[in-house]
Amino acid sequence: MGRRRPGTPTLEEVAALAGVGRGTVSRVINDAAGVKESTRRAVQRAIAELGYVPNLAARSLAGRRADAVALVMTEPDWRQFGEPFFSEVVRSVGDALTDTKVQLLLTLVRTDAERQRLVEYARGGRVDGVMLMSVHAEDALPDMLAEVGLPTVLLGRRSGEESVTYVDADNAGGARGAVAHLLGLGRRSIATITGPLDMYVAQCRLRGYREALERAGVESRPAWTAEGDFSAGSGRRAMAGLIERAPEIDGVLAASDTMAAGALDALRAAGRRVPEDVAVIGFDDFPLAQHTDPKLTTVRQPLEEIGRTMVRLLLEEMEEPEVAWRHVILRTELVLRGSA
Amino acid sequence: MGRRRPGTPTLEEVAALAGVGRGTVSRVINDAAGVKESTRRAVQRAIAELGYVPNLAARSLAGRRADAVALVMTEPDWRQFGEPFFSEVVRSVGDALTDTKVQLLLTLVRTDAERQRLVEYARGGRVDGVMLMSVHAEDALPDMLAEVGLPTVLLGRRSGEESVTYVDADNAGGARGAVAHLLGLGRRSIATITGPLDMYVAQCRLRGYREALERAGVESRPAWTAEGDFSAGSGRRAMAGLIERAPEIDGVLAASDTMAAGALDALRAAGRRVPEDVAVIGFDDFPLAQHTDPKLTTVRQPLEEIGRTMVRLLLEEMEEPEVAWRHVILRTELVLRGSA
DNA sequence: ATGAAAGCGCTAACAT
DNA sequence: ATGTTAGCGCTTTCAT
Repeated sequence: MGRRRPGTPTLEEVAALAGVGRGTVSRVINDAAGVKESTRRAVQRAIAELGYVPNLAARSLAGRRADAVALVMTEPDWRQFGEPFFSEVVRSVGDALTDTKVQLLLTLVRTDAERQRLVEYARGGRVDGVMLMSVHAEDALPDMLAEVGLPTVLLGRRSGEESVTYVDADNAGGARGAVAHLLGLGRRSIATITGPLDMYVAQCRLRGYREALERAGVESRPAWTAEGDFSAGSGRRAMAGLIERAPEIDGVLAASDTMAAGALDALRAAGRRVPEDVAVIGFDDFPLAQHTDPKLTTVRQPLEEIGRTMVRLLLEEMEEPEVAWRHVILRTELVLRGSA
Repeated sequence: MGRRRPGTPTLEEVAALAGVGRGTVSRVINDAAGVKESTRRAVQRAIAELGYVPNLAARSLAGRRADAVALVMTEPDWRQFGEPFFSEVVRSVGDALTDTKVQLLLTLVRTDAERQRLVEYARGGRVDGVMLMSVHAEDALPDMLAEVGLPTVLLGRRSGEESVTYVDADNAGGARGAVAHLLGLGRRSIATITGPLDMYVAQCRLRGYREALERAGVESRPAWTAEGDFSAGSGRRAMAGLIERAPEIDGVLAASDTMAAGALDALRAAGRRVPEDVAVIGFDDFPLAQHTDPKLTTVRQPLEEIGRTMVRLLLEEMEEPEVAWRHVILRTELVLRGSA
């Protein structure tokens, strides 16, 4: 409401009450140097007495920053929002900002109208920077933001030639490590359940799977690859299909722990023993793995560090707008938990 | 960034290019009436050519609204954030705002510092109104906001004398209905697993339980009430305790479906058949009940409608700041699914 | 160390 | 129907 809520004191009234000029009050509320201690206290008393709170619109307009950043979820399917993956990222980003005076704003973008609204909001100067989670390959939002000079950081990339600053986990490396582990267990017929292959993250995990087999000189049949969509149901269906057309399979890498859980179901339903007959590893989208089989060996993504890093990169770009875009790729970790 | 991103055109430049006055441009971008169609198009062409986007800070300052509302989660325990309950509310609030030009901002408040930051953000005029989810009884945030005249709507209430506009489910009524149903099944030794009793929602559900028994003239023993914290584990422990001290129990109302699921575990572990020996009903915090026993009969909360109603009340208060605070209590629905 | 003054880009009231 | 003008409340030189 601009509808000037009555009784909202202005900086000018504070100045008058404290018997100083506006500039001095401004310095005090911005912790600027060069104010005599006694004056500072007089001003602070006036502020307290009046219950003064700076008008943020005026402050932004006068040329300072918005002191806010946005964390955007571009996810047409709302179900995803509740996923532990996202709440973990949100939590760690929140933590990373907790000691700053930067307000974190989560926003949700599903439709193009919302996309447009967000761009106008950001370009309108209401946030100093934007972090994007779960960006799909064909999403133009990152470019729309970056092109107008708004500091922008992506979680994950849209392709191998991502042109916007991003933070990603080493998905290919994680997949390689997982497959190497399966090979180390003596498995030779290793299948993979991929994520949706229009997502770069899924491509990377598939690539890592293939590279590990290639490096070890182990065969990889096309029939051993099945595509899922990260959900448990898709994992179950994919695994059922694999069992049918490739009963020889003795190891599986799933691109998400939820799909891995579905795969376990399918395997057990088919009478296979896990991990004796078939060893399964899934990418873990949640550090605590609360929602999945507690015995499932996983490739853990450093979500906590991903959030921290996104914030760091964003704040740096906000300080130094000239700097070129950068990327950070964080190592994953294989967490052995006994089912493989 | 106030750091005046270069190449950000102003309304004035648009006016110059279009060969009109600033006022006319302002009218065009605000869809105000009284602009000749030809001028309007000329202005729109200039806007497109320059890539003009209104400076929101200036707009707010000049006395119009922020065109944004906040949806706040005050939840010290971050685990909660991923709960389907919250994602459902967020989704429905987002839906309710999708056709407006109001930007939805989710924010998270865990610490007092964050509380303070939010108040300054809101008082600073960056949002036109605030919706709060998961407010605990002792939380002063709603008052801090409402006192300064900011339109505020709560999801749930902090106590029986809530002084801020709120939307709530009919928790007592829902509990009464559930217990009446159990009585209808012939159960007479009906226990309840409550939520944390420092939360009003838990008190209401307990009250409903008692009222239903009282109205039916059926006995209610103190030993039949156990307190949980809405989690599955607490439900399991509470049920185990109930079984031990009151083996005669043949019906249970749990204040959340997650606790109900825990109770089912405990009952089965104790060798009780469900629902033959003991019938269980839980309050459902998620319309789809994906995360719990699909056979569990539940008291469903109209989350979709709660979100819609919060938005409606908020927008109304934003229009009509004088209006007194109000409240809406939405009916719950008993969903029979066979375990009771 | 502090006051005065010039905007920041927009809306809205007032002219025309 | 459209142009003109006076602020909105703050930050930031520039004086002093």
